[in-house]
Amino acid sequence: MVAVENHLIKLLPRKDRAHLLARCESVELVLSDVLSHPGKETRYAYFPTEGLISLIAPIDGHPALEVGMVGREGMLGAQLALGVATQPLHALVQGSGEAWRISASHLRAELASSPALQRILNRYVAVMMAQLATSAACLRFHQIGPRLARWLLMTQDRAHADNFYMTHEFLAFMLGVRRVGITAAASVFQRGGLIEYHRGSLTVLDRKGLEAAACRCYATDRRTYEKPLASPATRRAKAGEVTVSHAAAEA
Amino acid sequence: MVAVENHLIKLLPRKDRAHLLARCESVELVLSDVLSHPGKETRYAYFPTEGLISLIAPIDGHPALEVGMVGREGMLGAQLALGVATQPLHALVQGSGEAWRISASHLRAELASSPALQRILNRYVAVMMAQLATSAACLRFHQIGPRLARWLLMTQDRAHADNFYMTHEFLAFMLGVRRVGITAAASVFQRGGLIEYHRGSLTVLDRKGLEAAACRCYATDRRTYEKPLASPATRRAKAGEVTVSHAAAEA
DNA sequence: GGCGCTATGTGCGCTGGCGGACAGTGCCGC
DNA sequence: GCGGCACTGTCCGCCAGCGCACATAGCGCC
Repeated sequence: MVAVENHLIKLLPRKDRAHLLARCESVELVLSDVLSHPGKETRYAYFPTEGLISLIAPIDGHPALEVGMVGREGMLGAQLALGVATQPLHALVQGSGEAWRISASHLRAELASSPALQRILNRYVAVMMAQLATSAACLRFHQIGPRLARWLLMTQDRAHADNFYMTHEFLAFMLGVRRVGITAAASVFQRGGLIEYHRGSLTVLDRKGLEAAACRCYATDRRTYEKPLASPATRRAKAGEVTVSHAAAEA
Repeated sequence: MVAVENHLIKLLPRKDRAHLLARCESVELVLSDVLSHPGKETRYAYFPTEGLISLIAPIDGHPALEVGMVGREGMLGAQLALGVATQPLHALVQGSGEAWRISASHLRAELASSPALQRILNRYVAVMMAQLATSAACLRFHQIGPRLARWLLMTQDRAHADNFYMTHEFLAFMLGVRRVGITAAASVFQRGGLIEYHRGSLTVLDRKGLEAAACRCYATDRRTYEKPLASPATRRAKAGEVTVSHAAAEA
């Protein structure tokens, strides 16, 4: 299944890419596997090609809270590019699928020999930071409905499917709210024909509608990803609109 | 005032440090100056030796929200080490003082010639990420009182003074709550003898008491900073307790 | 084909924080 | 020494989300 690719790897020059992939092994991300624990050493980095990984912050006195997502547009273990071996967060497989896995030591070797890889992963780290900052503010201020819509859209983007398995209980855990809060928000969306769900199976029916219901953080996130991680060709094409995110930030 | 140093710079080997400082100029951080805007190009990096800078996330529909702090233990503009020139956040001077300033191009040159600098700034970026994740969860779950206590402690750590200028209005802005919320929480602390304030002048009287009142995020943050940014000597001394943060994260 | 588990829906009282408004008070400038 | 402004304190109604508890309904398994 070479057609299904990881976006970071795709950005690499052909030679570096081949070299990196030769050190990777293909693994299956199994739903609800935990790939890292905060404080533990990072043994592998993962480049999902299909799966979906949630980054979850530990917090005392509460179950937990999702602060980031990793799909085929990113990777798990980017701190290795910073020379840091300790993982700060839980990484939970939330959508099953294939991923490229590489050991920390191999990745370090690749980084040393490929400036392009170094540059791309560094950029990705910067994107993650921007994302975390956005999430922090979103978590603080936005209500359950808009946050749920945003979350569904982000998941759909990464899962590349309209349908996924996920209970209200799980969604509540991810968003840091009560299950009942999700039930309420989700049933509004269902009544409005935006989504449809039934015993753990959730289908997005009206993406546009969801986008309208989501907080702007969704659009902000998209922009954050698109700019610095666009392929060189795409970047050139978009040279005219580099100030977009700035203009939005003024608001 | 060479005695007052920036911790990141202090970690550099003597030679690299001299080289870097030769490219820096000493500037005064002026209260309520804005050193960066989201989306704008980063022209300078700052290494505070005394001042205090707040990192503020823009968010639609709300004034803003502080998601990080930079004092002498860190720097503003660390994304330059990632090869990213765009600043994602507002940087607001919140405590006046001296800082070393270096232009983006000079910093890039230094990074290219000093692996030690590269390594230290990379570590710092990783610390900031952990910090952002902690903040996100803290913002979501913790109440005003504990968050205020944490904030005061963090400020005191960075300002290296027991007394600072700051109104309830400003605190409310930083914590993303109403002024009245701050007034309520602060007056509890004042009645308890933890702090004392009067028309913008705030004094910490009982650090231990504040630490007890703060959420654990404060302790978590301290640990996050101490480990990867300790000097080599300190790191060796603490080799026995490398799993501390992990144990705490299990809770 | 009935039992039990899991997923979803609903009701209730509570509370932390919100929005807005206003009162007291010290400090500074004229 | 008086007026105005900035900082702090207090009050009120309101609401989103919380914690808890219970009702209903598929689905799978024996």
